[in-house]
Amino acid sequence: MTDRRRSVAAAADGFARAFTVDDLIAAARAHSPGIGIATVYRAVAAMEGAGALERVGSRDGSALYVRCSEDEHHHHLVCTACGAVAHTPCPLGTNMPDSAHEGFVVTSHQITLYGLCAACAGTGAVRG
Amino acid sequence: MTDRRRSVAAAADGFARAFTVDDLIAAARAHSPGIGIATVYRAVAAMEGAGALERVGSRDGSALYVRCSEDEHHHHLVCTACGAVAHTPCPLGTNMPDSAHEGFVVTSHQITLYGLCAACAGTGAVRG
DNA sequence: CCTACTCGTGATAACCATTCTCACTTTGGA
DNA sequence: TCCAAAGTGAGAATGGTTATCACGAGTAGG
Ligand SMILES: [Mn+2]
Ligand SMILES: [Mn+2]
Ligand SMILES: [Zn+2]
Ligand SMILES: [Zn+2]
Repeated sequence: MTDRRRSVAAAADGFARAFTVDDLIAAARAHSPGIGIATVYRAVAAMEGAGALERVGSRDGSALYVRCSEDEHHHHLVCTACGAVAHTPCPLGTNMPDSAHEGFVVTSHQITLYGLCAACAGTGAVRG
Repeated sequence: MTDRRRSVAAAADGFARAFTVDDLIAAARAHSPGIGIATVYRAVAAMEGAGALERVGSRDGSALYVRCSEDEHHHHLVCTACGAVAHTPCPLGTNMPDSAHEGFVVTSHQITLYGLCAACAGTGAVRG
């Protein structure tokens, strides 16, 4: 684990909402002023591979990510108005990975729920 | 509905597997030789908006689509080896759209299952 | 017939998020 | 300390997708 990687991870920890790589670059530069974008992209790829980061869609052509613990298998709920994120248990229940459906052996799945968080549900706010 | 749009829809119908826009362009040109890529991209956007096409990930930086009926709410199972697609009922069951989770009002969700189809599960095949 | 307006089309240029290149530095173990 | 492997960063390149724009087909009204 290098100094740069630590900065990116710390920057990711700082977000309570979904963020783009650009957001992450800006945040990482607070602690590592000279960090290059290639390095951040590489850190993102590594973290995504390790389950520390998860893609939850895109906004204006840029990927949106969510900081995620590497613990239990679970999924995410993203507020389409403010980007707020909630971690929610896997709704598949008994139909877990490696089970069979329609003749397929299911090895993985991608689930993201979208909606409005409590704060945004109150106002008529809409974003992106 | 124009002639071009019909060609793209017909081309999409011809795929039993997930396909890229490039695949679609090639297929559409079988019946509409001069069709331009912009037209196909526009048709894809229209079909996606209408629920006739659904994005199921990407391969090598290109979006992967699946032809889909506009009927019941359901999701897809994609073979990571050959791209074969199966349509499968929504696993959320009672937790349908517009319900609440973690304080969120859930308005939509994105679910895709990945695995190996019966044919590919037999061989040791792996792709992309 | 005209005119005006809308919409789809397609060749092409532009965009721009992401990846690659390459020379250099850092890391961590022996 | 030494070294091979991995990481870094400025900049160039990539390439899927989108924006432009001139054109033609349809349509409604007169
Ligand atoms: Mn999480
Ligand atoms: Mn379907
Ligand atoms: Zn799950
Ligand atoms: Zn569903």
